[in-house]
Parts: sequence; structure tokens; C-alpha cells
Amino acid sequence: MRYWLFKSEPDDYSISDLQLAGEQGTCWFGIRNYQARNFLRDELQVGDLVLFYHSSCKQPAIVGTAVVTKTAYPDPSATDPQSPYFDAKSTEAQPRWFSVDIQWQSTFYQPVTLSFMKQHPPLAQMYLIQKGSRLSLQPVTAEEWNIINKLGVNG
DNA sequence: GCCAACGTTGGC
DNA sequence: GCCAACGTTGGC
Repeated sequence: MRYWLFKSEPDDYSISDLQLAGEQGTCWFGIRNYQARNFLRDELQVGDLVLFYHSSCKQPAIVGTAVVTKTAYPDPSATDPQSPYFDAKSTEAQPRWFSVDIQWQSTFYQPVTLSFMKQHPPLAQMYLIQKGSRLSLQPVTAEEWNIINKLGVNG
């Protein structure tokens, strides 16, 4: 079992939206970066745990957790001409992009903000806070997950 | 809105 | 295969 961090712009899809999706969970579509795609397609397993991060917003922060409920399958938005994520080079026969399903697990009592993480030495190695880091799906260590989950749950 | 950092594209 | 131009991400 492994740990990951997913970014989402809350204006597009927030932790509340994920919670509202309920037990069905939601299809995580629209990943259009090859490195993130490879993690998604090759490494994410059912039961893997996810830190849910709000990006491009007033207070960037990890706001809750989720769990992977379905491994990779072709991203439906890639072959949907109506979707902003449509990619003509991705076909049903040879999909280029993939999705997984995730399900809401918790919303933090206290969001763990980016600025806090930058100032917290035990989290100094996090990929998220490295200079120039932009990956929208990235691995997290068990230690990082434990620290952040504790902070978020307990405030 | 600015801009640094990074990824992708395409001509050569 | 190089690299300039362009597009995107995302904090500030």
C-alpha cells in the first residue's frame, strides 16, 4: 500500500465535492502529464491512500484524504470531443491517458497549509514543496502521510 | 495579474 | 537530436 498526493483546484473540484460523491467515489480524469500518467497507470493500487490538496486558490493546503477504489482505465474525457480534456491522439484502441476512481475518506478539521509545510522541517523533503514542483499527482512517504494526517485530524 | 519553472512542439 | 518558441502550472 502506498501514499499519494492529488492536486485539485477547489473551484473545479473540492474535497466537499468528493465527499458529496459518496460511496460511489469519483473518476479522477484529466491528468495530462506523462509522469503523473505513469504513476496513475502503473503504480496506483486499490487501497492506496491519497492526500487531497487544493491548489491555485487563496489558501493552498491539504484538506483531507481519499482512497483509491479502482485501478487505471482509459480516461473517458480523452475521447470525448465535448470535454476540454479531449485529445485527438488518444484513441479507444490506444489510450494515451488514464483515470482511477477515488473515494472520499476524511475532511481535515484543520487544513495543513502549504506555508506550514514549508516551515515544518520533518516535511522538508516533500516533493510538493521542492522548487519548481508542479506534478498534479505525486508520491508521498508513509512518514509524510502520518505527520500530515495527524495534523489535519487533530488541528 | 505577474512571472518563474517546467513541459511540449516542431523546424531544422 | 537540438533548441527556440510557446503553453501551462501555481504561488504570490
